[in-house]
Amino acid sequence: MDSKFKAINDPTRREILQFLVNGPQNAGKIASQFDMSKPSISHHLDLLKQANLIQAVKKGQFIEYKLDKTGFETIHAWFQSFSKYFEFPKPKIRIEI
Amino acid sequence: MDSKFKAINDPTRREILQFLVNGPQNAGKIASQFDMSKPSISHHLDLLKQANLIQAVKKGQFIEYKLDKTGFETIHAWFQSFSKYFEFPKPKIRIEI
DNA sequence: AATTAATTTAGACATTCGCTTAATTATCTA
DNA sequence: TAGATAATTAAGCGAATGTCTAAATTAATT
Repeated sequence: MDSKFKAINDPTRREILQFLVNGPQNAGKIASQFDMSKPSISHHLDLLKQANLIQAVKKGQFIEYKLDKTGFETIHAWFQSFSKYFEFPKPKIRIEI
Repeated sequence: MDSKFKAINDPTRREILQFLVNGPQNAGKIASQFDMSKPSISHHLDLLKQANLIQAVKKGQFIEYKLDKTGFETIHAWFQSFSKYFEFPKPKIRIEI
């Protein structure tokens, strides 16, 4: 639990997550998006992985990272525990007539 | 934005938020829930306030704190930006027949 | 087998964080 | 107005965090 909140606390890690919304990418491609050394990005990826916010799949000499639903769901559930107090805006739905 | 993720990163601050789900409380009552000095709690309350996750209302010599929807909505919106990638479990609804 | 490429691990350093005690400000009450 | 209560601000300290460079690991290429 702690690891997930810790993971999303850092702006670089949040950017990594949003970058991965467009689909899986290998570590090098991710690192190239940031003005930061590869080892630093590698460390960020490790923390995100520990938090189950991303998954790593080895593909030859590359390592592909993608978003992992399980970590997101845990945080989402925490959030829902506040819905007793106030409703969050719900996505609009449309019913065909 | 940073301030909100920072605020919910700490376990004590998350406990404070959940304590306030039961309704507004003054700083002393909040502090008495924790095995920690009052100045520390005061500092935590300050960070939560900066993040717009709680509001402070002065009532005489007491200061009452309550949850603030605006901060929660901001984080919730960030979360929704990942719904392109995967759906989060939705609350069940019941339609009367 | 040696070389190159992708990535992580290790070690070091400055900054931030969370905690404590002591001092300060504001309010209530006798 | 003096004294007590509620809460914050200030100062200081050890632990955790984020970054870097250099070294190590792993896999593909020649």
